[in-house]
Amino acid sequence: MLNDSKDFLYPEKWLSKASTGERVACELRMRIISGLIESGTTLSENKLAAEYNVSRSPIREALKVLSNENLIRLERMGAVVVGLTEKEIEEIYDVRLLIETFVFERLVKNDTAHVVRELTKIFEMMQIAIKYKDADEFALQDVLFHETIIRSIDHSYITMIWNNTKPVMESFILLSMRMHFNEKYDDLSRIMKNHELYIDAISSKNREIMIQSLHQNFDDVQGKVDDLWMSQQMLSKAREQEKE
Amino acid sequence: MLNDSKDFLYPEKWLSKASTGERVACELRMRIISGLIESGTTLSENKLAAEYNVSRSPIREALKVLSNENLIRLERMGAVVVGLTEKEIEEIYDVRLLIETFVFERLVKNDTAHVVRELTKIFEMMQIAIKYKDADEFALQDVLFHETIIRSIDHSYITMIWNNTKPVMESFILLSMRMHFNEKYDDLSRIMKNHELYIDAISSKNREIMIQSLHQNFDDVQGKVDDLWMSQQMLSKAREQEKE
DNA sequence: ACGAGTATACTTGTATACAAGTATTATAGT
DNA sequence: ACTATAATACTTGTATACAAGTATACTCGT
Repeated sequence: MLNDSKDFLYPEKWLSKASTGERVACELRMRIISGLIESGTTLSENKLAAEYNVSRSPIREALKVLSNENLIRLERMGAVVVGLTEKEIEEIYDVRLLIETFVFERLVKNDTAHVVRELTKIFEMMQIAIKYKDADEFALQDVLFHETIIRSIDHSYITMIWNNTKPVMESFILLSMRMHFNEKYDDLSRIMKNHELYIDAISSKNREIMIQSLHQNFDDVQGKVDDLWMSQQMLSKAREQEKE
Repeated sequence: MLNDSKDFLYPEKWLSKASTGERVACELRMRIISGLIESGTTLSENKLAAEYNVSRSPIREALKVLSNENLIRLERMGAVVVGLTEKEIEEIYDVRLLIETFVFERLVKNDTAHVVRELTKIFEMMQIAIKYKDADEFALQDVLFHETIIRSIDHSYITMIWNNTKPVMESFILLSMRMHFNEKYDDLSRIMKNHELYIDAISSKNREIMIQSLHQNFDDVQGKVDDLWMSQQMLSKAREQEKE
């Protein structure tokens, strides 16, 4: 069983009806992005299967998924971990900027009332998540917020891009939220302000505001990148000390 | 063996070192895009495995791939074929427009001499392909042309998007080239002119020309869409008559 | 001591087996 | 004739088995 080991990074309640393969993918993704599995490591299907007490079938499935997300590179012998460097995180946000800009241009051609209503709901959920200091829930709603915007235009290939970037983004946001959800309140309020701005832009169909919010979101990320970077550094130092 | 049946749509020489799963994916993709497998059809792993004389493992792999490409929808029971409607083809070109615009902005910040050289080589290959009326080779080089542009900026997530859209685009171009490679010479010369324009834009770093070439490329596609559409209609009519 | 070649222990890709669940069909009862 | 229920045939997800190929390590010869 996959649940033998206790310390999983990915919230189990989000995996209610996920297959073993998806579970493994989610967990491995978190371990790679958090730096718990270092870049350059070679993963073997057999070893992973033994580690997670499952057969190779779901492991293979998971590795295919992670390879699609650019987190590992499937080679002739073994899957080598690529991981997320600062560059890659910037790049994934490039993509989000790109598609959200595109989506906005589509969105303003139609009635946005329905989307705005949905986004407002999610916004309020995020407020509750802050109130109860639930970092995971906050991250989930944050991602859902952007997903809602993107899916609203019903564009199959934009959706495809989102589907491929979402898991990495989700894990990344999840980790950085957990890291300092309780400390940096000013960060959170900035994020909330920014989401308000998104809603404003879509509701008023104001291109200027949209650009502003997209840009600010990017700045927010910069901070998160630094945090993750630091945490990875800390982890690897801790490992080194362990070895001594 | 996969090669028992003789009439494959996908060029076998492009599959030299592909696994069985990839082969099946390529073939199924062609059959779906060409309309040979109609939208709405439900595919079963067992039936496909029997049809292609392989086990379920590579079939599963292929279905996962096609599902990532939005060509099928994996449901609880069976994989239902989504196929390519006119809308989807437009959407995939939306994405190409989006990422090629992005790539161009990155590209002009650096030295483009190397890319231009590569593109020119491919351009000449395309000319040879026309000379010898090799539609498949032409399609291959056409796709490679755009791939070369996109990969030149070394952006992992833009590359990821390309990797996910490429197969569908390749199949689509392949089919439309085969359809009227020998008839519509004016079409081909227009395509070649357009590719020249691409090279000009990148070499001169001229945004105006780039926009022009991207736009024209889009117009070219419009024709192809109509052709594919007609061919699918013809196919389905032929099938109906067969039934009578 | 060192290099060539072989044996071994790994790797992936594919095939098969099994289990749990779902749709369909047939049958029995009214 | 029609409905409800049960049997059956088919579905996927996971586990296991096997084959072909590759890297490592070891042994043997010089």
